[in-house]
Amino acid sequence: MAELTISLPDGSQRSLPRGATATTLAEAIGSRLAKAAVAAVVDGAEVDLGRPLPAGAQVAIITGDSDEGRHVLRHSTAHVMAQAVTQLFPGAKFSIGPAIVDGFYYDFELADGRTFAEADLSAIEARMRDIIKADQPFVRSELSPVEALQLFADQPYKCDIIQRVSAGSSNTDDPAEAVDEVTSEVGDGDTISVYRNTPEFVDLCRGPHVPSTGRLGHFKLMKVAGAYWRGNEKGPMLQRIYGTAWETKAALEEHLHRLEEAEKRDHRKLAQELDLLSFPTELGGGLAVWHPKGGIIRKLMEDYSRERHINGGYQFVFTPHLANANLFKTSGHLDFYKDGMYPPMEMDNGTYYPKPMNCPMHCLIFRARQRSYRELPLRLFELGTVYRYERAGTLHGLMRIRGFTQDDSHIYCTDEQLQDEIASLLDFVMSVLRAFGFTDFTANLSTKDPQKYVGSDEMWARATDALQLALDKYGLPHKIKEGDAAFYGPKIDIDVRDAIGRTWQLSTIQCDFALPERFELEYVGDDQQRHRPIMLHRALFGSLERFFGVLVEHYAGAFPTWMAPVQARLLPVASAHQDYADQVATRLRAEGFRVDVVDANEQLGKRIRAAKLEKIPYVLVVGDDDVAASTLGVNPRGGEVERGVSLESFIAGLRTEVADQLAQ
RNA sequence: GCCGGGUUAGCUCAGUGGUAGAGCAACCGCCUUGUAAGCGGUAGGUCAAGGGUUCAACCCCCUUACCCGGCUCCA
Repeated sequence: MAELTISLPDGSQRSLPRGATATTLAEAIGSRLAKAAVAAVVDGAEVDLGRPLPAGAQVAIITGDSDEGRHVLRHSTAHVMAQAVTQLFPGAKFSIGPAIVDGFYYDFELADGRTFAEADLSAIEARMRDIIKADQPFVRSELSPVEALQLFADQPYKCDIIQRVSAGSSNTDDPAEAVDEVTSEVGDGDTISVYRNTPEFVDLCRGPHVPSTGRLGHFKLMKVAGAYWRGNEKGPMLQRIYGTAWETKAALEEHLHRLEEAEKRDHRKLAQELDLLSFPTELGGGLAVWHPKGGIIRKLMEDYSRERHINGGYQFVFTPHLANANLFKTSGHLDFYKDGMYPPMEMDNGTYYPKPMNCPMHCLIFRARQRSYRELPLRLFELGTVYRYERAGTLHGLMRIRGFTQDDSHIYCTDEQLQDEIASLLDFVMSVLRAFGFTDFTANLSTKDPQKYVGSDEMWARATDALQLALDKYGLPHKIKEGDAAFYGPKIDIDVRDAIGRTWQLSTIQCDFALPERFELEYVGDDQQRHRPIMLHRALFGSLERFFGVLVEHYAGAFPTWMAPVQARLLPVASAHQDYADQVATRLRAEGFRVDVVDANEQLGKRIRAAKLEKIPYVLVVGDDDVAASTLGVNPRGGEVERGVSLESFIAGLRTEVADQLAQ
């Protein structure tokens, strides 16, 4: 019998009957593999398991428990959802349904402008399970664009995709990512691939897909949302359904569990529960008030930040919340950033705006008198509160807010100093972030957008090199984002990974060639000539509010002892121990610790429970034994109860713990 | 800004076209307690705001504000 030989990823070779498919191969290797297989990679291209293998091919089987495999499962599940929706909602038009991180979505337009309600999801899910039970095959075929247009004649969005793809990416005027979006949907070139499940349901798709719907099943529909067709705000609004899909029931459940855990950490929920801050309706959207418990944490953050900045050679400045429109004309904000600014206030003979950024005011400070090269680098630091108009639908707790405080600095330096300044700045930024419990960092370096920039190519090259070199020197893993810089200069953005693996963009270091120009900033060099400084914008926390929100989620509200609003709570077992508890509290306060006492009006168990729910690091129970021996019963957060701890040793331990947390 | 869903006591939530209820919290008693919820009582709501329909609206309709999930945006 004729045979063909293929190579496997481990370098071994196998002979298979002519006409063999990846399924044949997987079965030949083992039944477990055959069961887990969802697609294959043949000579570098992902294909269906059922496609015949060419002789001499390099073949790898994709299983459901890999990223690629889950991608296939999700994409296939999206097709099943589309079929279910077209069955349940006659006349539904379907557009795009890709796999995304942790799941998939599909966008629809329902007949007569109908919209999905959350309640529709269970019906759609039930229908999807029927389709999966029916074990429909995914049958691939390839059509010419003309045939495809006929096939999808009643699906305008599909026709749009076919036309865009067949027109090719070379003559489209759309941004590159839009082309990627459609090609991921159908493939590229002159043929259009489609996958048919039933005589009635066929969808455009590049594939690959699982062999049949029976391979799917561990999924859940999560939510409905509006989404613009092709992401265009002016285009039609489609109905999107998000779902998640996994290779096993256990993997699905684990994912749902992770979502629950993330929900428990939600800073808006914890801020409420722990009485940290609130967003009163009366105050307006995107504006927060800090309660005492949140306030003390913020003060500790600010104190720490100020101390580090003093040590880092920064000078403290303060600027007002409002400025005359002329300032923002000079800075260019009214040209480039007006949409992000609060509306103007007219008074006397001028127009005033709340400031969206601190930089223009810092430039005024630089310009207040003649500067010498001897003063550079001049590092101006301010915890500056800014106001930005964020569209109503974009507000999100502390993460996206309209009034916030930046730990903002503008550094004015010479060309020659730029390199060293950026390198030491990066050290500084990382050191401060580490003190807040972050250990895992990545960065993005954004480079010049050739269409939109100010300053000379040489300046850009030098600054970009300086940023690059600093990242390399620090050993910080980073990606280059070509063309992603603001018009005024290249930048580094630093992302941190939190306790449950999510990344947050926090710090930023940006070079600016534009503002020194606009404000005509100058210093006198040692050559007695006037020179223009380079300006760096940088923020570590970014916004104190947002950083605080990230911390709440990172620590799940259980702040490390150094920043806990109450570090220790004293609980006298009975009223007879109240005086002793007060004495201990006084002593601890004298040592600089934040301590409170809850009297014995409630039972001990109840008071302990309350303290635990407040996530207080140490619950100190004192009773007869402790009064007699000057000891404490120490119940630490997340630890074992220890009775009879001497007050002095507790103080020493607490002191060490706090010092260690801050020694980064 | 757009799509969808919301807004009832401090919090978490029930509820019906005939002007409202629970648990927790608060407050007051009793209990004086050794490591995550003792018992009893009291008070607390213009049912987000405004308008409309109705004999009657917390409930139905409209507008506004705010919140939630997305989209878009975040030089």
